[in-house]
Amino acid sequence: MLVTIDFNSDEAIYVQLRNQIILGIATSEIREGDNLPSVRELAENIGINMHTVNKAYTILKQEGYVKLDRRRGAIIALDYDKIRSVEILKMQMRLILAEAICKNISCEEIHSIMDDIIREFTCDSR
Amino acid sequence: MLVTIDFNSDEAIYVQLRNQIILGIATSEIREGDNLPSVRELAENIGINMHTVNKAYTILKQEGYVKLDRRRGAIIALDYDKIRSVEILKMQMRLILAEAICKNISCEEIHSIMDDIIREFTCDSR
DNA sequence: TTATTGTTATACTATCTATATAACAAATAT
DNA sequence: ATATTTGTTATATAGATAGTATAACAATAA
Repeated sequence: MLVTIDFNSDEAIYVQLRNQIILGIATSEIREGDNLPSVRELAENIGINMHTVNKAYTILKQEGYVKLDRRRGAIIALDYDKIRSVEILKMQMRLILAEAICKNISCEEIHSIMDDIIREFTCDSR
Repeated sequence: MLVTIDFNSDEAIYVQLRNQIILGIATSEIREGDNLPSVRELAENIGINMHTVNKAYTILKQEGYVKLDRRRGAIIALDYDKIRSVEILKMQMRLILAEAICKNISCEEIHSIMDDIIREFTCDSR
């Protein structure tokens, strides 16, 4: 899985990392049981500090995307509190849909965009 | 329009303000042409610094939600670059749907959540 | 034993957040 | 005309966050 960091972005490096890994899981680029590169390896690879990678991994662990194992490193392991996850989705969705409505994007367009993305996630590379 | 700030949130105050104002526009609590409280008034009202409110207003202006007028203050004025707005929506949507899929939320649930929110935005208080 | 793993600790710099004053120019109300 | 209120700009300060740099520890696999 390829990770690219935009150093000019206003988004923190560890957040970019977190997001790309979650997108990697959703697109099945990486799957349950796969292991991520070690913090040192990935840091070296990208050209950033070990602790920045470690921060991303720790957050992914707290959020229930990976398990961290001594020696084996970070392993994709999905854990979810369904009720809580739905609550989070609702809040996130409310905000970006508010923005979309203000920007005059129609319901039909929103549905279409959403369907495209879900199709990408649920049908790809199986 | 009522604004509430969570001072224990990890989200910056000016971001919370920005988000609530956008939600206020989407729900028609505030409409095109309405004016927001002055930076000093709102700051006093909430109990925060003037510059924090000013930062939120400035961002809302840059993002095309308000126009800032000498003496009249901040006025809701929606301005949009449709193509750019759709691009932003796609990116935001991709991430939160990736999270949702990882959390085992089904397409049907996602659709249902989305429809509820859009209905809230497009039918309320007319 | 040796090397590699996540983990923890400390220290430093830079940037961001929020506050605190202060002042300016424009516009409105008196 | 005068006084007040508006966004705007500037400067300073304190605290938090981001990122880097070393270093060391305990567990685990080769």
